[in-house]
Amino acid sequence: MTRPIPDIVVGRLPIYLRALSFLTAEGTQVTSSHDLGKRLGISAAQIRKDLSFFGEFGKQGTGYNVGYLQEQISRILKVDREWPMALIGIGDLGRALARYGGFAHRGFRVVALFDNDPAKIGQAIGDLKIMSIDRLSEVVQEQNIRVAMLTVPAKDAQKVADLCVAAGIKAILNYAPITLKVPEGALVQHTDPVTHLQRMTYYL
Amino acid sequence: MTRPIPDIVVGRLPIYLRALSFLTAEGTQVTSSHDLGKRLGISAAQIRKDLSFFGEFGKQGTGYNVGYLQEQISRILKVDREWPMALIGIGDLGRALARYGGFAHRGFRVVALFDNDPAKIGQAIGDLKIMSIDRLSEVVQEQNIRVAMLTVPAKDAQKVADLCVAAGIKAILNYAPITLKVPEGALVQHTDPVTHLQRMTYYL
DNA sequence: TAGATTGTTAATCGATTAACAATC
DNA sequence: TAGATTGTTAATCGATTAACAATC
Repeated sequence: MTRPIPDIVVGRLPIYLRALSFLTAEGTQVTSSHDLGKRLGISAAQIRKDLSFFGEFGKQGTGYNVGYLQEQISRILKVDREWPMALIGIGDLGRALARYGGFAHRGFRVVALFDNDPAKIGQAIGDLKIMSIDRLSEVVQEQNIRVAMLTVPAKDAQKVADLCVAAGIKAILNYAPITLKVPEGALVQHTDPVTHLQRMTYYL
Repeated sequence: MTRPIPDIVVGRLPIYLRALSFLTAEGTQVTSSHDLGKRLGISAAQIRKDLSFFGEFGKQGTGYNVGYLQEQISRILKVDREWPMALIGIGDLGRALARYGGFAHRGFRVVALFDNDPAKIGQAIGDLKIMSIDRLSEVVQEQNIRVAMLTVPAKDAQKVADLCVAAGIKAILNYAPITLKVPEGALVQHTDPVTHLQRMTYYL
């Protein structure tokens, strides 16, 4: 049996992956734990330790091949494929995410838009039409969707999250400023600009 | 001399504050470390320990007065005031943040919009006009702005962050998918939907 | 009073770092 | 070879939890 990997280690892998994409874009082919650490503000020892949970990806004396390490971390995080996502709540933020170019090549694609406002249903954003939230379960099953982003008002967020879980969604990225409860086996990540801002004002 | 407060503790205060706002909205007047912990998925002991870094806010046998604790945490985080913010990069996401209603009453307000696209400069969003990034330093000083949100393309983000710091910005919330370097004394928080999503796909 | 809950201490647990043999 | 860097171990550091006296 393999050791369980600490969540905090898994949480750093996307950061490493992002830095590796940057290096690839720059044309850099080789890096080291020291170089990566300096770029990310993380110790070299920690990067090596984190990677060692998953295997041996470097060469003594040389460092890491950027493309290879990128492939390996992509595989570990299961983003060596494209996860179809549902986007629920098509307000300003939902629209922005529907058009966001940053999902491509990082493992994700928005494939279905939902709202509960009859005035919005049927409208198109790019090549997707906004659907009624009533069709969530049907569409999630048809398209085998496991991931959803929630950009609904805070007061509706828990109810919509429950609908998602019932429909078979396993991972929710929540933009509403509220902590969601989901059953064992489902995952939530919260993203709230204000909590990030408040974490900084303490130090000002 | 007071003990320094661990960053990780400061980072949880905004979560507590958000839960307290929720309770206030619900009309709940009293809570306990157990109740808060259950809502947030955090142990009661940890909540009590975290709060104890800052003072004594509860009553044995009773728990915490929601309004009082909310006031105290707001004060600790310095969000018992309104921080004026600059928003730089008025694409889809920038527009959505410019219109976002969630800053009000949580300590922040967008007061200035910047872009470098001549076609956008002069356009209004709500009651704010988009200004040239060339005016950043001038406006930041005039309005005593210390906080900025960056919604610019990744390739420009570091350059714009440097401009911000030079202009006197002390806290940056970065939406570009890149790790920014800022000098000692300035703060950055990163927010990237893809890193959150990638952290979940590992477990799927 | 009896029950509940705080604030705090000490023990436990887990994460980070320093150091180094292995080796490219 | 000499210099550099990995992967890993052990030591250190820090965070979380359990437990409980104090007390509302």
